[in-house]
Amino acid sequence: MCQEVREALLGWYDGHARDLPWRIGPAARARGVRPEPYPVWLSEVMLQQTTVAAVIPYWRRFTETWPTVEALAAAEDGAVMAAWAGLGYYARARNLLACAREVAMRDGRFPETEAELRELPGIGRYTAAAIAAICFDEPAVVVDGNVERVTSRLFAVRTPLPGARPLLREKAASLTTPVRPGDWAQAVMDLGATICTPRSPACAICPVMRWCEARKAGIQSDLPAKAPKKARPLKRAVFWAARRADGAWLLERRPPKGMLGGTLGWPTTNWAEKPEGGPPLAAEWREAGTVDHGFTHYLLSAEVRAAEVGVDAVPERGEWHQAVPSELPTLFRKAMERAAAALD
DNA sequence: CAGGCGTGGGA
DNA sequence: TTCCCAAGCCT
Repeated sequence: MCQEVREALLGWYDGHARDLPWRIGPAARARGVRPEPYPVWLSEVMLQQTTVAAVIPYWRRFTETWPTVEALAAAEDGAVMAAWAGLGYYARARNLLACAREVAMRDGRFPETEAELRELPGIGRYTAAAIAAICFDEPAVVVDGNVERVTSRLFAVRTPLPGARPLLREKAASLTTPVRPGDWAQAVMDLGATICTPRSPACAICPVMRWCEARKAGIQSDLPAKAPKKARPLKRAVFWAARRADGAWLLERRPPKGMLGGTLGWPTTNWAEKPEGGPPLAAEWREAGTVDHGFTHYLLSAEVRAAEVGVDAVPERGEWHQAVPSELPTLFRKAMERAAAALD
């Protein structure tokens, strides 16, 4: 059965592969051409927990601004954080830069094996396997959320995630061979993204429907089963948005680790049930409304206070920026809109 | 190793 | 509205 599934899915991929900017065309692939690791690595890191539609404009901007890994390695931290702003999971941006700098020290050459790729910052089990398979034809076992969903259905694995992970990895390994490993990995992911979707999968047009155990049992929409999730607590904060008479805003670089680490944001209290902390400078603070924002593990309700201050104002913390909203994470960008509205 | 870590879009 | 989710990694 595995052999038939492989042939059916690779055949489907030959005619239905998504045309993504970091991919090379089928004709070049057939001639043995493989994509460069830099654009593939960049796309894989951006795609971690992030949709293709959200990634594409960022990927284009990054590759235009920094066409090579060595160009990226030479970039200023702040420029990379600004370019990443809005994409989320900012530790990825910090690791991206750290990884680029390690690769630059190897003359800009990425390692060519899964095991060596795995050593680089921000490259975990999935990403190492994906790059090794796509760029270097290594028959690595590539397991991401798509693969878990497809294999749980194909083999009707009813055990809930995350407990089912080891078994699903075994199933995925049983399907992996040295035949076109990069195409295979991308074929399964394309199937998961376009047909074998989380809700209401399009089984009628699925190239491997006849081998799908979940479909036979009529339980495809219930798989993969997942352990129940916990409720998200509510935290509060106060943001201080000070605008100087020359138009500069008082912003603060956040600590490198933790929530929104390394990004530019407003001076803020701590984020807690009962926040504590004072403003970064004495001013006539005005209420500018609240911003509610949902994070993965909690909800934040931030009270925005805005003030207009003179050009000689000296803050206790933060720095004045002629900031553009695009340099801010979404949460802070929303707060900036509130503050600007309150001051105008 | 369970939990921390963003965001925007769809049902 | 609310919930769930989308090519995970790190500690």
